[in-house]
Amino acid sequence: MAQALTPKGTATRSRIVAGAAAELRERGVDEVRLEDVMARTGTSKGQLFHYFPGGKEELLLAVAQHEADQVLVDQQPLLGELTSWPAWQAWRDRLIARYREQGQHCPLGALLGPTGRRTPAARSVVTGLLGRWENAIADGVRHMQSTGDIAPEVDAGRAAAAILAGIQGGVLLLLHTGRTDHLAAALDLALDALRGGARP
Amino acid sequence: MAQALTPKGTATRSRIVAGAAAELRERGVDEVRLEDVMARTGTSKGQLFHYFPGGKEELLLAVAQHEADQVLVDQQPLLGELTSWPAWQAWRDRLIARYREQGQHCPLGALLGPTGRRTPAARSVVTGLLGRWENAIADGVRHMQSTGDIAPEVDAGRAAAAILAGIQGGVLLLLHTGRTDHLAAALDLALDALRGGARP
DNA sequence: CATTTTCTGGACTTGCCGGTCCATTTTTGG
DNA sequence: CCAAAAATGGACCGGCAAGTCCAGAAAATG
Repeated sequence: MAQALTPKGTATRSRIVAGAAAELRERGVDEVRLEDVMARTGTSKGQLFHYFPGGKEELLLAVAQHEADQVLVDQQPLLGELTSWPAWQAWRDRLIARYREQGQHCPLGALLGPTGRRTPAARSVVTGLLGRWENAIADGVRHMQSTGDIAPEVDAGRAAAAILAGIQGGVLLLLHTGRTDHLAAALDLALDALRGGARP
Repeated sequence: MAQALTPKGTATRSRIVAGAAAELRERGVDEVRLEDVMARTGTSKGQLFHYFPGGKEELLLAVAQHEADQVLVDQQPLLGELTSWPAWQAWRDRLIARYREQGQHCPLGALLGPTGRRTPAARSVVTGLLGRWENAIADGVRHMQSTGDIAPEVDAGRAAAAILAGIQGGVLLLLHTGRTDHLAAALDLALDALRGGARP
């Protein structure tokens, strides 16, 4: 896996990943040909298969891994500091802005959607991302409970699960309608519910 | 579009659609070859292109249309009678059961996911389904407002949008994790929020 | 500076699968 | 019962894109 890689080599490799990611974001998974990646990154087939012996599958997986990390990075540091209602609000706004900016194609489409590769590796990338995401939200809920802003009888895990579902569905609908209405409504409803639950 | 179709013809045509739908549910969009459909339905290429001159695209669209209708039919009559809290609960249970039963592949994957055909026809199938779905939920909310079970200041449209997002996200997560936790949590959170809002 | 490894380019192969074509059989309708 | 239309079967074609191969350039190594 970690072959001897000269600086030039690593540069090319990451150029390929970045280019493939961009291509993927613009055109969607099944519209992207290896040839497109080559054209955009100025590389040859030899190079592609040199750095990704597993071919398209391996390249797609590398891109997905890269983009999955990015999803959470884009939410930081807000996602890690859900310690007050304004902080939650700021995170909410950031999420919506982030997905509005992102085009019509989910870069994780390669894995997330029905088309998603069902290989164990692909699954673990997705479940890993979702798990970390959900945990971060649950941590935020628990912190709010520790400060008394959210009622202690709330199940943090379930709340996080519900919020994550709302986000995923909101993004899915955004991808289809081009509007952020659903994402916003889902987040607002969830946050209102948590807020309201604080005062019995 | 509506060619002369003998009884035998219509039978074959619908056999093809049904078979393709089943194949799609079991194996997912990009794993299904025309050949698979032929094998399952006992038909030949000639027949496929006889009934679907537009080829795979047209067949997929027909299947999607068929399945989209089914999504709402499966929720009836419950979805049309959201007139009391027990009715909402029954609908919630039905939804979860329905999606638990359905395998790992969304029959609408052909359209819903990132892989989704971006043709106008495909978009209209999806947006049509989502729109009708959202409207039905909103109607339910409004009815509950008319009986005083939900506070009048609730925006029925936004509530419906949030609920639909939760459902979609829940199903997406179900497809990935095999668990209905997220779907259940999202629905429960939303319904609790609506219930709670009734008593200021 | 020699030689060994890595990197690069691109021509070529391969297999798959959607789509075409037409000959044959079955059904329709007068 | 006989045209005409519809339905069926399956051989064949063609293109596309993934993947292979190898020869040559550029770096590392000592």
